[in-house]
Amino acid sequence: MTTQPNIAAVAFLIADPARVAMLSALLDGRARPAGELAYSAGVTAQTASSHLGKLLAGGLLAVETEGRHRYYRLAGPHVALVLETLASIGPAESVRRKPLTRDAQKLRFARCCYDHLAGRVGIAVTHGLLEKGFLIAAERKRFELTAAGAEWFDRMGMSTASIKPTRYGLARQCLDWTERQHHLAGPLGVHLTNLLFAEGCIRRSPSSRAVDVTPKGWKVLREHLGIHEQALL
Amino acid sequence: MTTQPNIAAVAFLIADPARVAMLSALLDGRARPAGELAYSAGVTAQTASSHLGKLLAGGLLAVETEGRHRYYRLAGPHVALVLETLASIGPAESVRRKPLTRDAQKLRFARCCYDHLAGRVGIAVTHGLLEKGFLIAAERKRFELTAAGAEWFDRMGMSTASIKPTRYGLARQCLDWTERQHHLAGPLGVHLTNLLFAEGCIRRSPSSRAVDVTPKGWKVLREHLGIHEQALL
DNA sequence: CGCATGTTTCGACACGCGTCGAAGCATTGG
DNA sequence: CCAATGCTTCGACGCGTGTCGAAACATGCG
Repeated sequence: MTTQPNIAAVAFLIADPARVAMLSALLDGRARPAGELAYSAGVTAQTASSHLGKLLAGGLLAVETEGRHRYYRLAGPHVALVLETLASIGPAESVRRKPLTRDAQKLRFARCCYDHLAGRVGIAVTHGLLEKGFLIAAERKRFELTAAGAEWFDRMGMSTASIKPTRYGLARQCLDWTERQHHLAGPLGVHLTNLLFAEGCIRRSPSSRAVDVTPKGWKVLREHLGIHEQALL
Repeated sequence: MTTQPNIAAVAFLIADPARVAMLSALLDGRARPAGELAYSAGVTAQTASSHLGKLLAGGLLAVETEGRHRYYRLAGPHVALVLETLASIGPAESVRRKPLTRDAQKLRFARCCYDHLAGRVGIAVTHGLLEKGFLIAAERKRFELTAAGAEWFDRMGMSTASIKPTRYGLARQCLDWTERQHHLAGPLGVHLTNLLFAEGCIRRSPSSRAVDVTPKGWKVLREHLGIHEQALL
C-alpha cells in the first residue's frame, strides 16, 4: 500500500533481454546511435526504436540528435549502478568451474564502468592509491584526496585543483560486481582514466567494454603504484 | 552477446506490482505467511501463490514450512539491496512538494532495513558512532570497530567478541535510499538493533516496517551518542 | 472421522507487449 | 529535385502471463 509502483515500472523496463542488451552496450557511458544498438540487441530497427522510446520515457536513457543520427546514452551513473546490482543476483555465486569465454575474462580483468576504470585493474589501481596514502575511504561512499595524493596527481600531469566535484563529491566509491570490491569513480576517477587513455597506458577494445593495458601502462602502474601484472592474473 | 540474460530474468521477477508489494512487505527481513502477503499485495491467495512460486524459483525468496503455514522471507540481504537500488531510480528526486503521507514520513524517519536500523535515526546512530570514534569507515563497504568502540558496545551490554563476522565482515555499510547516506548493517548492526528492541528503546510499528523510538530510547541516544530528537525532525 | 483453515494446482479468460513488414519523416548528398 | 540513409510511426499477429473461480491437497481441531 505504501509502496511506490516506481520499482515495478523501472524493473519492467529492464525486464526485456533486448533492452538489457542495449543498456549493457551503453554501460561504458559513451553514446551510440540507434542502429548500432539495434544490432547489439539483435532486433530490427523498428523494434529497437520502440524499446529506446520506452527507456527514454522511463528516464533510463538520454538522447542527443546530431544530423540524421540519434545518439543514446545512459541517463546517469545511477542507471549503471542498478544494472550492476541486478547482475550480482543471478545464480548466487554459482560454482563457476565453467570455462568462461576469453571475452568474459578480459572483461573481468579490465573494463570501463560507465566512465571510469573497473575490473581487477581498476580495483588494483584504487588499492594502490589507498596504500600509498593518496586516497582514504570516507563516508557516504566517497574517497577523500590527501595532500600527498594531490601532489601525486599533479606530478602525473593532472591538476586536481581544476577538477570540480559534483554534488556527490570529487571521488566516489563504485562497487564492482565481478570482484565485489570498490574502485575509484567520480570526477577524479574519470579524469584519471582519461589521462591513462591519453598517455597510451590503456586502450579500448574495439568491440566491447573491455580495456587493454599496454606495456607502457604496466610500467607506469608498477613504478607509481607498485602494481605487478603477474599479481593480477 | 556477452551479456547474461540473468539481469532481464531477475528484473522480470520484480517487474510486477503485486510481486513488488510482497517483496516490500518482506524488506524488514522477517518471514510472513503466504496469506498475509496476498493481502499486502491486494490479490487472491491463488494469485499470490503463483507469484511466490516464481520468486522462490528465481532465488529471491526462501520458504519455511511450519504446520499449515508457509513462511516466506527474502533470500538474503542482496535482494533487499536490489530493491532499494531500484527504488532510488524513480522520478529522480522529483520536487516532492507533495504532502507525503503520515506513514511514509514515519518510514523515512525510522525503519527496519532487512534486519537493521535505517532511516534518519539509523543514519544518526551511525554518524554518532563514527564521530565518537567507535567506528571508522573502511574499504569494501565495511566499517571497522575500534578498541573504544568495542569497549562502548560491551558497556551497553553487547559482548562484541561473541559476534562472529560473516564472509562480508562484522559491520557493513548499507545505502539508505531515502537519505542517500550509509548506515550500519552486518552482524554488528543486527545485534545493536536487537539490543535496542530488547531494551525498549525502539518498537516495531504494528502494520509497517516503521519503527518508533520510545522516550527511553531518545534518552539513551542522547546520553550515549549525542543524538537529539529535535535535530532529526 | 468430519469440518475448518491455509495453501497450492488446474483451467480458462483477457489484456499487454514484443516482434516485424510497410509506410512516413528527417537529413545528407548528388 | 530525386535518391539514399537513418530513424520513427502505424498496423497486425501471436505468444506469454496475470487474474480469478473451482477444486485438490495438507494440516489442525473437535
